[in-house]
Amino acid sequence: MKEKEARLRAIKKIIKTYKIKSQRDLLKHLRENGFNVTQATLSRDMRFLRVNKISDGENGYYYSLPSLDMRIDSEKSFIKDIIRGFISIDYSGNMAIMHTIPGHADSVAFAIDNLSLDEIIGTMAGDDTVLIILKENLEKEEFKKMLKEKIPELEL
Amino acid sequence: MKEKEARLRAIKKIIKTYKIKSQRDLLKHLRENGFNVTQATLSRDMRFLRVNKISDGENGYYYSLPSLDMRIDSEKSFIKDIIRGFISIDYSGNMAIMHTIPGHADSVAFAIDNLSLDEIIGTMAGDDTVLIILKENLEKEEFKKMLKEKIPELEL
DNA sequence: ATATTATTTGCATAAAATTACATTAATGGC
DNA sequence: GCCATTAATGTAATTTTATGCAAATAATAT
Repeated sequence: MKEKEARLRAIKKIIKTYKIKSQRDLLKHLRENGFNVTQATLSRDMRFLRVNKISDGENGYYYSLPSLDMRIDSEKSFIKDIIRGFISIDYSGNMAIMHTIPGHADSVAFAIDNLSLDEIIGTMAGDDTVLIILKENLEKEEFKKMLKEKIPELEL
Repeated sequence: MKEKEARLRAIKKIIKTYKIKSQRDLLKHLRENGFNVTQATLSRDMRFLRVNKISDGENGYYYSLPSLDMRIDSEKSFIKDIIRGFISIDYSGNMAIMHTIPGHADSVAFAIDNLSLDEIIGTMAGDDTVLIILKENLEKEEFKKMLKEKIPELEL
């Protein structure tokens, strides 16, 4: 069924276009576009899309799609740690070996752990090297792609 | 009344520290810290602080204070400039005297100008002091309130 | 001080959002 | 096709959040 898919696309567009402040609001817009669902479904859609509710800077709130530069704070700081320490990365089998500036392996490994990427099973840190164990059967290209999306600042 | 102020400070701290996912949650933390209010008050506090409700990237949501990077870009960078230079502020008549770290008065004054706050008529910068001329009849408390809302990071 | 005005809060309730449960639609074997 | 399994949705109940209004409290003026 592609009804849901179409609806999600419509929702994203509506949210980007208007300042939607309640699901009831959104419902109205959807109806105008020919989508007929209940508010309960919207609640589920919103969660599915990870839509945020953010202050308009005055007295109201509106829905907003998560964007890359709005990454949640904790994640942002982990990413910063990684960028700070990162030098290079190499691969062997289902492992990635990340080279860091001396003494940074630990903070980098900690940060990687805390990103809770499910492509990664675990990490081990030396002084300037972090060993990253990848999920079995994960293509290294796939991993690189994910990493690049997550931290585009890295020179992979 | 400083009860509210203290509570708001506590709320900010709690929200920064834990992943609070409902006002009931927050209420519990507040009680533990000796604040006794009702959920209705929290609802108002949240709005006052412009707290956002953000997806945790999985299936949940939690509260998050508006951060610098969620402000519109130009304003963001001006605000950063102010925060970078700011030391303290004092008042005399319809003037505010902002003390900055040496050499920063200029960039701070420039930033203040560019925020186009209509509470401010004009600024003058020395080396480590910015003179801010306030709109006539503007209460200093009102000004502080505005400033605090605009740049909560400042210790006014 | 006392009066006046504005702010803050609780209570009760309304509005908004989520969820348990049941039902229906889609999907993948066979 | 038919059956089994999973996903999607509606309905109704529940939970969470917001708000109108009155009482309490603080701030300001006289």
